[in-house]
Amino acid sequence: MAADSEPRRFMTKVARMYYTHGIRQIEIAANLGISQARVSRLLQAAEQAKIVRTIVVIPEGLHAEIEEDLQGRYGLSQVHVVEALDPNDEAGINRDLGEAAALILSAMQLSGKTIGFTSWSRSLRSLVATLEPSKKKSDATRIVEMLGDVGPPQLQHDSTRSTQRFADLIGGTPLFIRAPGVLSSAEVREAMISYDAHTREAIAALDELDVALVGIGTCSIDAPLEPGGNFFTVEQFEMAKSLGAVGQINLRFIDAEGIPIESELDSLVIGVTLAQLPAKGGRFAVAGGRSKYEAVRAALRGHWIDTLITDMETAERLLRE
Amino acid sequence: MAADSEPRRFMTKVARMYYTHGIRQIEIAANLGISQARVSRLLQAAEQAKIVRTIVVIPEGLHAEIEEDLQGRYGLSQVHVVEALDPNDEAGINRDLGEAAALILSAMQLSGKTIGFTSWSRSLRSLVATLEPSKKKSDATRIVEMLGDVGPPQLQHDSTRSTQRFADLIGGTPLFIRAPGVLSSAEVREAMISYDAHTREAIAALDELDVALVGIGTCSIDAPLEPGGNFFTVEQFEMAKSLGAVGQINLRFIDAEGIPIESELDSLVIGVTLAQLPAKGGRFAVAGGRSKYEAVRAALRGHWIDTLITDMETAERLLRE
DNA sequence: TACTTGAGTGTATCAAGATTCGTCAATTGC
DNA sequence: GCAATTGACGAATCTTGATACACTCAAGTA
Repeated sequence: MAADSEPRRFMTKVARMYYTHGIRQIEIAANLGISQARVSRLLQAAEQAKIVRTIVVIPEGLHAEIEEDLQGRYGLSQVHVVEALDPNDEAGINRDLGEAAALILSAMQLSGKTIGFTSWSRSLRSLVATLEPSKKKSDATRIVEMLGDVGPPQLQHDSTRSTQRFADLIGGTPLFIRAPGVLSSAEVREAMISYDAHTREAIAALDELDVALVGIGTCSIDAPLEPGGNFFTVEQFEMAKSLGAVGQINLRFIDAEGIPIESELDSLVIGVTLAQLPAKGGRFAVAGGRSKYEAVRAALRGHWIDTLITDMETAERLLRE
Repeated sequence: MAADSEPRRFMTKVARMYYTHGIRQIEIAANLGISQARVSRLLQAAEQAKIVRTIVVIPEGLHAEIEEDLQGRYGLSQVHVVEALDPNDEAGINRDLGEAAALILSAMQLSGKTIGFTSWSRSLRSLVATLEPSKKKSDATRIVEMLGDVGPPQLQHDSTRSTQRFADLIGGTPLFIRAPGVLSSAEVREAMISYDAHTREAIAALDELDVALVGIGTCSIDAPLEPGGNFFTVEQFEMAKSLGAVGQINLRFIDAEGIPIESELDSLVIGVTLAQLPAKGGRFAVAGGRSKYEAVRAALRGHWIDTLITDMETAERLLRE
């Protein structure tokens, strides 16, 4: 019985022999009448095909003390702190944060909820990358983009895919905002919204959010984004700063105390407003790294966040300063 | 308290570097100023401490055809078939079945439910071994033992631990039956039940089962069990067989068509009755291997099961015969 | 104080698994 | 119908990770 027709079945079989039963590759090879090399390749393929998953669980309450302190200090309902391998490697931090967030999300009951998602956030993007598919599908579960497209076309494509994939994994329906995130004028903004039925539907859903995975950003233009086009210009960022902005939550600017900074910039953005964020327990932020510290602190002070997933260094600074 | 979390933190860090970031052990060692050997050992420890988990997912619908056929034939709501590595190795089959069941259970919504558990079942025991802890704790979730102690004292200890651990992993409260599973007379049985408050509570909960993980057994005394004491004697099994029994569900005998065999044996058992099994959708059986074939078929024919997790060979026989 | 014990670590070595390379068969293109 | 290409495979080889052994250090014990 050498050639099992179905390759996936064969991979599963080998994977189970290797991982579950702990049989050595050579023995598996001998047992199935194939070479050790092939067993090795099959195992790689199984991993590739996500038949085999290795996850590193973040033990509960590993940083219990600091997490509790943060909860108390900022009135948060949940805090998760992950150890950053290298505090300077922001990409690495985002990956770790995303992974942690994936574990937390997968333990949550999201079925039937309306979930706001921020597809341009790098940490949320890596969340999607590590999320495991859930079996429970529910059409009532809605994944709503909370901001229109930002950045260059390539990034927009990634964003769409990210939202789609997130919806697939959670088992819900995605609602896209098919419009730029930042327009040149309030009039164009209105026109864009009325233009597309999908977008209108998504915008409407923003009033009914149960959970929001917000993006916290600085008042500058980070790497993959570009000024102008469907994003704020350098001048607009400068203007926000001159009004006291130290960061933004889905492009809504806040000052160091977390107080919203109202300006005409607000009327240029197609996306969730701070007032639309879910009332309590559903405001998630996955953000860390040195550059975002000011913004995160402001978001916490304004109580725009009640579940924070961040790195050790940021957590410590949030307690110290 | 911080004393014991320190090594765990280090293990987690190393595990993340290795598995999530894919860094080689030597590089990790160089990075952290330790030897490669220590990295290797830390990773082993992390695996031991369940910080690292590797699971082999059963791809959905790998055996779609046979599963659907079985569903249709016996009116089952769910069927999962796993490939047995060696049809003769019943211990191995049980491990595989348990692993599969763990994956299926973890995808289910069990919070707040009353779940009947059969702690002496080997496949359910291995289910517990591979189940991943769920984050959602709920005191409303109850794990009820569906049968008193059977077998030698050593086995009883394992059973208790198994139930306890299952409850921990699911995030619920365990209700134990602290009494023998089989008594010498109906009078002694009554006395045992009235004796212990915990046991009474568990027995009462058996009327409110939402989900039952039943054990399907043969009409003989399998390896770890011993006749007499708190288990049926050889004579009692013979008597059941002479009445037409081909198997039993939690020690309630059924004939080849699945029809319950009523006898005075019923009044000797402290455990769930067939009538107490949840109405629909909640009757799980994890059973396979050649020896149990007759019993499984009988249980299916009597519609005592609506979700079956079994091995390929049993599945095929169930369709053929 | 001196001795014993045991856990934890690094070095050197060995085994296990990944990779390279040549072969062969199936498929594609001309 | 015949190269050419692609992909799968196994044997040999190389790399990576596991382990045996020796050493250190701390804590207990005579």
